Amino acid sequence: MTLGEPPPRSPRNRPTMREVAALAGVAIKTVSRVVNEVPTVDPAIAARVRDAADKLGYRPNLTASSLRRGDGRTATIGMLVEDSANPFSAALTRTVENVARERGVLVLVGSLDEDPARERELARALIDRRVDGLVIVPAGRDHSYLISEQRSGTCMVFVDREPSLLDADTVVSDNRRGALTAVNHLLKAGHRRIAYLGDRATIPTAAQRFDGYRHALEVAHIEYDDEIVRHTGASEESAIAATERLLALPNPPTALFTSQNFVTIGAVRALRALGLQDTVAHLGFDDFPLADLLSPGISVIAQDVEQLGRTAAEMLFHRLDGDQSPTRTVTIATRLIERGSGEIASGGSSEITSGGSGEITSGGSG
Amino acid sequence: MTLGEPPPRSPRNRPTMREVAALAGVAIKTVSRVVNEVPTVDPAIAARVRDAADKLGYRPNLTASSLRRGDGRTATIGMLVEDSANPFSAALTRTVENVARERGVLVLVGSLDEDPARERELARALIDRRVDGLVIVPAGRDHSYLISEQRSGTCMVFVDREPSLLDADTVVSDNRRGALTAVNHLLKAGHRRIAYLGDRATIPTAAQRFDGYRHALEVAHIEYDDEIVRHTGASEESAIAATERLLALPNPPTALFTSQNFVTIGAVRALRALGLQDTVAHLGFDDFPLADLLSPGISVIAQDVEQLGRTAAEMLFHRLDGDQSPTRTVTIATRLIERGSGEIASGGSSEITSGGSGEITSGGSG
DNA sequence: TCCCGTCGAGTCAACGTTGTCTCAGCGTCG
DNA sequence: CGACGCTGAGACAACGTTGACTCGACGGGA
Repeated sequence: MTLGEPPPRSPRNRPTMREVAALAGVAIKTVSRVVNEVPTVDPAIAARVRDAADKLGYRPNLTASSLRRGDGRTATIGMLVEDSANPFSAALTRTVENVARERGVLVLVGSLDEDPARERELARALIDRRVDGLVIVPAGRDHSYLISEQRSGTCMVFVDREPSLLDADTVVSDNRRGALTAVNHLLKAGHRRIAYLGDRATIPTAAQRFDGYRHALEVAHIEYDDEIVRHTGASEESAIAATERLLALPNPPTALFTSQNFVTIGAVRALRALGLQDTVAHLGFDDFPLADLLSPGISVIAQDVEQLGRTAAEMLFHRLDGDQSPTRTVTIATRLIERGSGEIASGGSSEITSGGSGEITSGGSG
Repeated sequence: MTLGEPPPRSPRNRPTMREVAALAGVAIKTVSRVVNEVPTVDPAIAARVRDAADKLGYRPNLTASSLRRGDGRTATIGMLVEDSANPFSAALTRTVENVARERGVLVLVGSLDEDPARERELARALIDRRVDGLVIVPAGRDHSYLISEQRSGTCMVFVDREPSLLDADTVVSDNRRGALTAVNHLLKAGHRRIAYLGDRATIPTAAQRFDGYRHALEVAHIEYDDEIVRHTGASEESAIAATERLLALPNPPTALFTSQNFVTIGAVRALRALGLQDTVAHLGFDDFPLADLLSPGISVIAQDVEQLGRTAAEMLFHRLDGDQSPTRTVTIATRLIERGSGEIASGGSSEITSGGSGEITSGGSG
């Protein structure tokens, strides 16, 4: 087996400061000064250096720079989300990206798919690249593996779900109060038999929303009924099946509260398949595109994703700027958006409001 | 003005190989070998080193490593999309991320918002961080600024739109054929007056789709009528306005072909506002979530986003593996998905198909 | 027994950049 | 007219790591 020449793989012959310096006839350090816009360089020399740099197509090497620099900053942050393709994660990422861009910082994105192992793996991969900070929508329930990173000076902010076994800044939606508002809204429309459909109860946000549901019933002196509560996973299919089974009960619910996006959409599909979309009231947690275009429009408790993302990013950058204050948890209010499905009165008589999207703020605390 | 102590900003006191080496009582190089799993290390020593590393919470510094290493790889690629929050970009990003993950590569994401200046700026920012390669959904019409980067060994693949003034690998949807299929489908339902609503004609994909529209009419011997063609921007608002104006014409179209996502949704809104959603046929380019839940369901020409992303990522990694073959342009087929709105017959009589989503492949070439 | 090959660990320099220090030149002031 | 301060440029080392090389120990064959 003759070994051919090693694959010619491009030699990565990128010009360096050394070459720019040689061409401009100055010392490397002078090129460094020009590149970093240090003002104590003779304008004529600076111009010569810039010409040389342009001629060679020189681009500074930020990895080398960050290695040498005192602060070791890479002007890069890491963002771990559930799935960068889903609307919630995508919107969150975009908001963080916007804040980061104002500071010349880029964002490394990773999707966790609810896998705690992947969370650890990707967090490590980001840390190995020496990101300046992390924004994490966690998948796992044990973040102690980040303690040493935190001590080593990596800033991190958790979003949407609180960290466990770790003290870190956090930004969450007011899930409990949002769910409470949702159920109260259905109660106000006269419903007494309100089903709960949500994600697995092990997921903290799902648990909090479920808690809000139970609390609302309790306050209204309605007995909790296990039979109309389903913790399906976050998939349309299981939500469809669960909804169908619920509505086939001898004593079916007259209203549904679905506490997660895909569950909401599954329920919508099931209701339509059964022709019950104008009979059974339905309120979902989390807004989704085109919810207003369906008929009836789907009433939801909307999270303020923009606010979540912006707050998280700003907290992170404050820390990077040296903020040493104790960690905080910021709770972002949710908003009830009435679109029709949540205003169907008990008894099945449709009682759709004016059609606008009346918006009622609920929850929220510093 | 007394200068207080400089902000305490965490000293970034991350343990290095030096400290691990000291604790394990070996040379730095040995630590390097253990970290890189070089097999010629005595297992007992390797274990001691790993213990020391764990004890200190040591994590290798990939930026330093990539600086020193021969290939200079950072195990990071850059991805520039239109807007990481929109479903097309998000799905594309996710697919690329998946392929990258198989190789331990992370993805830096940037949104361009159709701004060519931002494209250049972010491309440079990525290159300055020495990403191994770039996946670009370009916003600009002049990519000559990347020629020198290409020569310096940065691999790049364009997606969705072809590069200009630059020779690079490209993956695109078969926009022209997709549009042709769309219009033919409307013609088959008996329409002779088919309006075109699309993004600005300066955007290459929009131009190609418009071209397909014109070509289909030409083949069908239908005279082109400027009056029912609108190049609105990619915003719902302008699409709504344009649709309303179209349908208020003395001789309004009986069918709409909308060649972009937001335009499609704008048209849907306008048709519903006018109560014409079951009268005027409507076919959109680009699928969107819940299109099947509307009534009527919105028929679309769907792009195979997964295939676009996967192909682009694989081409990029092939290049990174040393592929030196001439650049290629791969065209991905689109698919007609019938959901009702596109099957409304001319004359306004609704003629909705069985409800399933019949899917017909169109276009496609190597 | 001696030489040489092998194997495993260590030394040294370098990747591209920047912080620190030095130094030449020049203008100014006593 | 000389000392001194200031300004702007260069020399040098170092960031954390790895490639190339060195070196000592050990084992086997002559």
